[in-house]
Amino acid sequence: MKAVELAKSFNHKEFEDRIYAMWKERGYFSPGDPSEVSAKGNPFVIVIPPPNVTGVLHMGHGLNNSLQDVLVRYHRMLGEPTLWVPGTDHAGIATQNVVDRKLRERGIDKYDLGREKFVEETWKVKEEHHKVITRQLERIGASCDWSRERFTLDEGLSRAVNEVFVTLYERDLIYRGYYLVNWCPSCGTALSDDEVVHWEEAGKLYRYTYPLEDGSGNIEIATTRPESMLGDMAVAVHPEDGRYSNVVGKRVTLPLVGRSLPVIADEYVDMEFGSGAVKITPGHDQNDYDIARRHELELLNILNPDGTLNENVPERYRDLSVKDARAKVVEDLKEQGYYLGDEDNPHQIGHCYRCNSVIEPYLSEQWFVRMRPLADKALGAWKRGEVRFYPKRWENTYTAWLENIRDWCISRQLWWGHRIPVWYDQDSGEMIVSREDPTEKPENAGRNLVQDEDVLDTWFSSWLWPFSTLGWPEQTEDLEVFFPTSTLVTAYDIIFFWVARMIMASMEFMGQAPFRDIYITGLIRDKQGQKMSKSLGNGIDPLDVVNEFGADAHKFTLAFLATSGQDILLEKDDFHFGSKFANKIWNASRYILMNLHGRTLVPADELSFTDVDRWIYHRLNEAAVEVRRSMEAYRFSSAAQAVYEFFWSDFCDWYIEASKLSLYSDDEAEKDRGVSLLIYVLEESLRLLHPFMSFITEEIFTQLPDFGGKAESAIVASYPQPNDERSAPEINSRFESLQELVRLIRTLRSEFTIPPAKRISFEITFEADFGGGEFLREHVELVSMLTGAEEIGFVDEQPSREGSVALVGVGFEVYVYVRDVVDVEAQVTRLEKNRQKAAKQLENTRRKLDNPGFLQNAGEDVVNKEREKEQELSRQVEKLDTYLADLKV
RNA sequence: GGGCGGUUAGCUCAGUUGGGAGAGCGCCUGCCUUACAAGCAGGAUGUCGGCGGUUCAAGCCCGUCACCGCCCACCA
Repeated sequence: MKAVELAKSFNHKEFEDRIYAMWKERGYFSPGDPSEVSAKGNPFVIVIPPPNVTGVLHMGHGLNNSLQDVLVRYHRMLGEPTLWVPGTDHAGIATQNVVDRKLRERGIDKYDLGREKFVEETWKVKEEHHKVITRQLERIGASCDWSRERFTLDEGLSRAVNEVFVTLYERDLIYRGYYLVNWCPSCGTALSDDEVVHWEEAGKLYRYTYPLEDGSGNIEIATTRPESMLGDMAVAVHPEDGRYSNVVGKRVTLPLVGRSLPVIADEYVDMEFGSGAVKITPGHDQNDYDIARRHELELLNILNPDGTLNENVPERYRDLSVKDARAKVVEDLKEQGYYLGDEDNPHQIGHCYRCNSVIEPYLSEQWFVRMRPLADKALGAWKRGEVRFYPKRWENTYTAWLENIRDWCISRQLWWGHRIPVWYDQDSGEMIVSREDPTEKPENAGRNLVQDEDVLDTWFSSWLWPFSTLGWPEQTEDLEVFFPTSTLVTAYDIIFFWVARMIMASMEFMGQAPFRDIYITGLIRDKQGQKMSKSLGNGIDPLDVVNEFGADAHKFTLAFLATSGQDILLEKDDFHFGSKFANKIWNASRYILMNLHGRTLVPADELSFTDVDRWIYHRLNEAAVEVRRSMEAYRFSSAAQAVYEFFWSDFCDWYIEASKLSLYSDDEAEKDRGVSLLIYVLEESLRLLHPFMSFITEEIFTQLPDFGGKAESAIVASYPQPNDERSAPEINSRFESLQELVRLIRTLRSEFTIPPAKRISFEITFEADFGGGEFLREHVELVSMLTGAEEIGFVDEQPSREGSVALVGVGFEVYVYVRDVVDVEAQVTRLEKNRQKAAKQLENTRRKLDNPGFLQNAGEDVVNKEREKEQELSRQVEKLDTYLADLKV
């Protein structure tokens, strides 16, 4: 056979792009014709968590998509029709802010530009970022079906959004109203409760007084936001608070404004806090708003959309920012004698999750989704076991949120997004909620219809993603075949935003959960545990990693580190780990292919197997079992560990080394046999590794000889499956004895600094009950090669020559002749150390066996194991004592 | 205020039915052994956060405390 030579030095750049293009071109990423899919078995489907077109991918995406790729490739190789739907999210506020900023850098104000032009600009930015994101996904090797790629703002998905909006409206699950919402003055839009992030900031608690109108005194109030007094509509006290029983029903004069406010009683008020009296600002505080509704107070909005104070406050405060107004109000209160004092009072303040501005409660006309009925369905899906979280603990997060759900404000005062499908007749005031544009209908000709200016929350399109991407609301073949999807892979920070909402939408519109399994990843952080972010500059670009270490190193390292949904503390150099593994795979393969030169491949069914061959197949089988078990439980790290250990420790360190006995022999047939087995085991190992190390395994797989039945490509080859016929625990345990023997001698060589080139001789004796003796005798040549021995003897009892060092293994002893290099002192030290260790273990074992409770309660197998251990250890200690005594004489 | 996670080798972390403490990196020693120095062979290093309990047996189960972190929550 002619040798295929792999390059001497491994360079991922030489094949990654070529391989990806090949996969793509051959259509391997596609599940095939949907009409034929069901015949091939249960499909495995993942929809990508769509990255925002705000920017480019970061390491969180790197992790997320690497794990999805591992899953998808694994299932594809299992023979399941596999589909991974890619796509991106328009990310309303975030993208609009990016474009806004870019325009401002060019000195352009978006209001001068106008809505239409602005949206055009945004599409351009979207295209740019989309191109980069796509390229990134390709570079990391994501095997997604690009022919099915979607964008949350594309035509089909917009149709889905309209359909859902109108249907929910028809079902009375969407309503419009004038309510207090979270307002970001900087983004100029309403936000949902989930888009407000709270953190503690320094602040003060200010105390001042409101005079009673009848002159009978003052009421002391306390607030963290004195400027909000300009919108006060009442003062409230607790109905049972004796201190105020005589003032309830009276009125106070609002300082600085002069408005007359009622003093009301409401149970919301905490008598213990402050003075027990609360100023009520219905327009800018949720609790106050609730109280105002109970007492039919008027609502007063004192803010402009940009966060400055509006015409509803006295002129001297108008157009001031909240911060400036606060200072001025405090100053004026002091001046006019109302001020009592202040104290430090750090407290939680809501901020915009996109721009970090302080959120203002703000009265405005908005659209809302009635969430309770939807949430109940989503809870039901979970209770019936239709969705499962991995790790399970995230179920708490999911259920807690659903149980305490509040209505969802879905309208946004932005330009970039799905326009709300509602039109208003400017003449009659009629509101038209419609799937199609009513202005295009002939019967509406001549009517002055204007569409709602607002757009929908981004998540209002994302929550449809698992079915909208498959064509819904059309009853497409894709939808029929690939829905529901199998698994969702995402990080825990969007369980509310996205995961829970997708389940809600799917239960409502599809009547079933959108996926069965939800694998929640941890977040990627830097080595200090900080979240990676642009502003901190501590991010790692997946592309840099791919360039420097390769896509396989990127994926394998992340999969290896992805343990049980914990956050991952990462730095770029960590990817050395994966690239070293790639290098190992390359060199092992190169060596095997090198040895194929001039040889004849023995057909698999004509091969004879040695014990060592049976051992490696046993180990290969164990690895397949472990990968399967791990993958079924989404334990990516265990799966990666299993393939890593198999390949490096078993295959490279032992099997390839052992195979040199065959390859270096004079027997041509044995050489053929040896190299054939190496090829077969390598071929299967590459398949085992493929989901984790995709490019390199494909590159090598392609270059393996076709021995008949080899798949055309690793990506579509069959995944190694557990096979009981390969299980050989007895041979495995015999081989372990051989390994122990080899290691004992290697350790001795190392401890006595015996040069590798120095041939040594040793004799072995077996304990009477040792079952592995024959195995060692049969494989004495292998032992000899692995230990660098020129002579190995098997003796009954004592070493037959003077000047030997004893090594005690489980069931056997070895006497190594080291006369030339022996250092008695060092030997004594070593043996004493061994004796100490063995004696300590023996003591522990005996303590157990002397314990009646142990004998009585422990399982039979456990007790027997302990007895065997006791025998073995006492024998070891005895032997060591003898040797030590001899040496010391 | 409620909930969750973490505390194991110098660093980052595994440890899934309780039964002889592991990996990678780093460190030390010896090797350019005809696949690989991104390698090979060997080595050192742990009161498994503290205390108490259950058990014949606890890194693992229970209780409690401490520290770190995250999420949720309207106390002005």
